[in-house]
Amino acid sequence: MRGLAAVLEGRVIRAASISRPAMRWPFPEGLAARLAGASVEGFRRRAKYMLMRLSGGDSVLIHLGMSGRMVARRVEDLPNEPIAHEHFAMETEEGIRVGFVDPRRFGSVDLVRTASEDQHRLLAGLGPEPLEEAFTPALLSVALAGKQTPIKAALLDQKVVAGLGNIYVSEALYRARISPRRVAASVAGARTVRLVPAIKAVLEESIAAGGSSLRDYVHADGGIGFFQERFRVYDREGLPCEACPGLPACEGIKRIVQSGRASFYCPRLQR
DNA sequence: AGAAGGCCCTGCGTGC
DNA sequence: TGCACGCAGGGCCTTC
Repeated sequence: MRGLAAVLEGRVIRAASISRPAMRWPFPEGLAARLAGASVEGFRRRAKYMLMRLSGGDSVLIHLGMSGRMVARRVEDLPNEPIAHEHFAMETEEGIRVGFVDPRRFGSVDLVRTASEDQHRLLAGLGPEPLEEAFTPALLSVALAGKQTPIKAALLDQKVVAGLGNIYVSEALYRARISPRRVAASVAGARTVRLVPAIKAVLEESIAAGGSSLRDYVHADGGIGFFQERFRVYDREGLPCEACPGLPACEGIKRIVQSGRASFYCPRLQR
């Protein structure tokens, strides 16, 4: 979002185009018309959604899904053939084209009135932002109370806490020394006191590193993130756990599947 | 009512 | 080299 803001903030959209009827859902009625001639006033993020505020009182709501990327290029540098999987694009008066490229089409785009952004159906039920001060161990304890699902699934639930994905849940649980299999309700007291700072640290470090680029994720300028080089458990099955070096009881990082998604952890360290 | 699984879609790596 | 299969930064919707 920051890369996008650097390219678009303060600019006027000359035209927008839609090249297919829908991504996850149909594109909203009048999207291109609402964009044409509008200036981009600013950006905001809520959970994994980006909100691009336009003059005229509308915001464009964007979710990248699994494989989505926003690609900014100068119009004069564009190839002759159409860009594969570019479903939506806008051009500024300066001749910058920003396209939404998403092979899997799990991403989504919608329009919402800026004044009531948080009432949008996709945003209304979201839990607290983990990087805000109000996200405390006490708050997380309340959200987890009574939940019989594994803590891994609870943290992926955007109603419990907003914005954590599969990578960062594994990484945060490792740092907090909590097993992904532990029943969510039993994560309270000292465990939430460890978990909340672990979540914040993982997110802050990843943002500072430019995010995690596994295959699709790149910045608007095409640059990649480097947090994948700092993963301690994610995608490290069979590798030694850095926290218990040489301990015979530690068999290294294990991979399990929970609600259809891979979890990585050290069974000795995480309880 | 809460939890688990299916499903949307394309691309890539692996193993036969 | 070719093909089938499994898996991938997500989340809504249906079913149990």
